Order: sequence, then C-alpha cells, then structure tokens
Amino acid sequence: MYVCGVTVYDYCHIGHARSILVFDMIYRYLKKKFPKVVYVRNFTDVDDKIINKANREGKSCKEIAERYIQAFYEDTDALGALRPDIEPKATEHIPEMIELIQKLIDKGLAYVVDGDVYYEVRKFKEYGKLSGRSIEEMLAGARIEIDEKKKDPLDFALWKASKPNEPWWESPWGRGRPGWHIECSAMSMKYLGETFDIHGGGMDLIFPHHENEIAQSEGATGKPFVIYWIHNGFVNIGKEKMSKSLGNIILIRDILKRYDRELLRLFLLKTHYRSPIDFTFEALDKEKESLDRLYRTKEKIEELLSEKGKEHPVTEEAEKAKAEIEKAKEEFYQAMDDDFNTAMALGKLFESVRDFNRFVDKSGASLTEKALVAETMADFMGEVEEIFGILSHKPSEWFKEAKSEELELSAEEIERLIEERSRARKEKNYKKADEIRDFLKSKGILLEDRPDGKTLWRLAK
RNA sequence: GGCGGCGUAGCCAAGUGGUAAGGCAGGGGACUGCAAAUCCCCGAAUCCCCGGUUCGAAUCCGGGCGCCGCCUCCA
Repeated sequence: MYVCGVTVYDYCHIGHARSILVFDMIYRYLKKKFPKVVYVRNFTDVDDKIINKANREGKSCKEIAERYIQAFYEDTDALGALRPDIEPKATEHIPEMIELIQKLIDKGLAYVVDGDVYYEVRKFKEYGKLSGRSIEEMLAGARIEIDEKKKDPLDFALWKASKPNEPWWESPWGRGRPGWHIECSAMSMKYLGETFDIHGGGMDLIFPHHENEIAQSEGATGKPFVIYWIHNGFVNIGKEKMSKSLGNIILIRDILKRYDRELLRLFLLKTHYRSPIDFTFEALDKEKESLDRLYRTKEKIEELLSEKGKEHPVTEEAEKAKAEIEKAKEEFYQAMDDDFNTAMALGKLFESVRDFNRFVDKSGASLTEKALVAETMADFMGEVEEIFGILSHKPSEWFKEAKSEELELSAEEIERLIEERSRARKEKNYKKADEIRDFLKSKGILLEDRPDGKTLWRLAK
C-alpha cells in the first residue's frame, strides 16, 4: 500500500488528520488480515511551497523540510497513528526519478524543452481514466494557463530546469528538480513493484496527481500501476471548505491540546472514509458521550474479569450471550471487509455492548458466568482497539485523569468527601449526603453509587 | 461551462431491489433514599420532488430542485 503523504512546509491540520487516520485504520486492518502488508508513505520535501517558505525565512529548503517532518511526527504520534514501514523522501530518490523520466523520453512519451521535461499527455491513450474525464473535456473547461513551451496545455512537467535560489540536481537535461508527480511513481514502484495493490490519498489528488502517476507509471512499464485506488473525503469546517484564504484552518496540535485523541479518532472514523465530514467542536464534544459509554462497559468488564478463575457450570443463557457477541463480531468483520465500512462496524460494536450490558445487569447468572461472557466482550473490544486505536486507556484513567489539571479538587479531597457522604448515607442523613453530592457536582464531579455499596466518581461533560 | 459526488428521524450516520443499522439528543418505565449509570419501551407515514421500470424501489431509469467538490497548489 502506498499513500501520498504531505508536503512538508507547514503544520498538519484536521484534513491531514483524516487522511492519516483513515489509512492508519486501513493499515491496521490489513495487518490483521495480511501480516505481510507493506505500508509506504512519502514526504514531498522539494516543492515550490517549500522553496518559497525557505526564501522568505532565509533558511534552506532542507531546514524547512526537516522542521516540518519533525512536526509531522509529533502530530502523527500524538494521534496514535502507526508509522508506515517505509517513509521515503523525494530528495533521496532523484536518481530513480531521472531514470523513470529517461524511460518516458525513450518511449516517446515525454519531450525536452530548454532543460524542462514534459509528459505528452495525448500520447497516453488512457489519460483521464481514473478521474473519468477526457482530454477534450478538460480543454473545453478552459482556465488553462498558456505556456509556450508545452506542446499541449495539459502536458505536465516531469523535470523543471532550476531557477536562481532553488535547489537543483544534475540531470541529462541540465540542472533542475523533479516535478511533483514523478516522485510518487518512482518511489512507489521502487518499494512495491511496477504493479501494487493499493494506492491512497485525499480526494483532491485524483486529478491531476494520481491521473498523472498512472500516465507516468503505465506509460513507462506498460503494466497496470495500481489495483485499488482509495481516496478519503474532505473535512469541512462547519459547512465551509477549509482553506488558508478563509482562515479557518484547524491544526491537529490545537485540537489535541483540548481533546483526547480517541475522541478525534472516533469522530473521523465513524463516518465512511469517502464521505465528507463537517467538523465542529460541538460534534467532537458529543463524541465524548459515546466513548464514555464504551469505557463504562470496559470498566464493568474489568471488574468482572477479576472474578475469573472459579470453575462453574455454564448456563444456556451465558452461552447465548457469548454467541450474540461472537455474532456481532463476525458482522463487524463483514462490514470492515466491505470497503472498510467503519460506520456499520462500529454500529455492531454498540449493539454488542448493549447485549452485554443487558446480560450482566438483568440475567440471574453467577459472577463467574458473567466473567466468562465478559471475556468474550473484552476480546471484541481488544480487536476494536487494534483496528481503530480507541479504548486503549484504562477506564479509571479515562474518567479521572482526562482533565485533571482543570480540577479544583485533588483526588484525595474527593475521596475524603465521598467517604464522609457514605457515612451520612449509612446514618440516613440524606440531606447532608445530597449536599456533598451537589457540592461535588458544582465542581464538575459526578457520583455514582453502585449496588455493592461503593461510590465511584467521574468528571462531568 | 465540463466532470464527479451528495440530499435518510431534532442532529450525526449505515443501508443501494424484498418489512429503514448504530450513535447523540428527547419522552415513558424498571432500578435507586433521591440521583447517576445501566437496561426496557416509544418515536422516520415526503428515505429532496415528479414521473417510469418491477409482484415489490430509499435502493434501478428519466426529468427537476438544492448543496458540495474537482477542473489551479491542496489531505
């Protein structure tokens, strides 16, 4: 699997987060099914935007690229995304690109003009097959800049002759630098072969980037380039497109200052990867309710599992509860197998959580039986954790430490007040008990009296 | 202008020919000293509209309306 990574000239935003997390989910899932999967994601570290930024700041392109590669890792690690197996940089694959360009020239698909090399789009008969457009249609669409050097306005640069203040490499056509599209063809084929299974990226890359990659790769090899293309949908801010000009860009690092990464992961992964998503902080807040519910169930599971060990005859009811969860898990996998239908898969998780809660709360089963069923549920949740990267916290931490620095009371004080309240309740002094509960509530702490007499606390929304 | 996508409950979101998943919010009930949590029950009569195909359509076809993306760097 090859995924187009980022051009390293700025911090990553919520849109990058979606792409990163969608392909992280896909990688995690494929890894479970096909342990030999290889995940390659590139860094574009030579490009107009980087050059501009470097010139503006009086730094080298390499310095700019290094800075934002570093930032990229900080962000992806903070998101809990697994590192790809191979992360090639464009600047480290110039020879491969030159070789590929030469091949295209030799085949008559590309031509040289004043040290530039262009791909002659009309020579590649299938041009437009990915994006579903024809050359004629695109020409009719106008808005194409006139470039004297190109034979055809749609031809694109494989190699650009260097201008002053630009990085350059020696090539058969003089000093210059690669065009944007060629790096992905060269690097993906180097690491994955001339034909490989999955190529991914954002929706916006379909045209022209991926269309051009196909032209370059298939033009050079005569073989199919990619079996499956996967393109993730965009994230809008509210209903608007996120863009620099609108000034509504939301950075990953800014979100993660306020929200646990699992909230963002669930928010972005519960929608099918191809659909657009409207991002709002309110929607992210609401996700907390759903995740809390899952964590409460996880908490219950952990309590039950500590009861494990004693042998006990298993009733039909427990067997049935287990079977229900197993079935939901099977359906979860069927949904994932159907074009990564995460929305449906998570629906199955919630169904089984409901079934599990029902069994634990309403059946007359013994603790050991419940523990047995809890094991099945824990197993399912564990697999969800592996694939979605959620539910990885200990429930106790999830409910208590999430925003502990904003808490006005220390954990010790809270425990002390709970203790005081428990005494009051035993004495049937409910007025005092409720005062304490109300006081804690005013401090953002909710109490939960359990049937076993224990009182738990957690943070309010 | 060309190409593509979308329009499902108050909100989010699956389903794409056979009685409309799931989440959040809401109402009622069980439980509780009261709560909280949990569970149960309830809720879509336009699945954007109009035609058509079919025994049967949210799902297919045709025509509208509305929203969005791409066609220029972009996840």
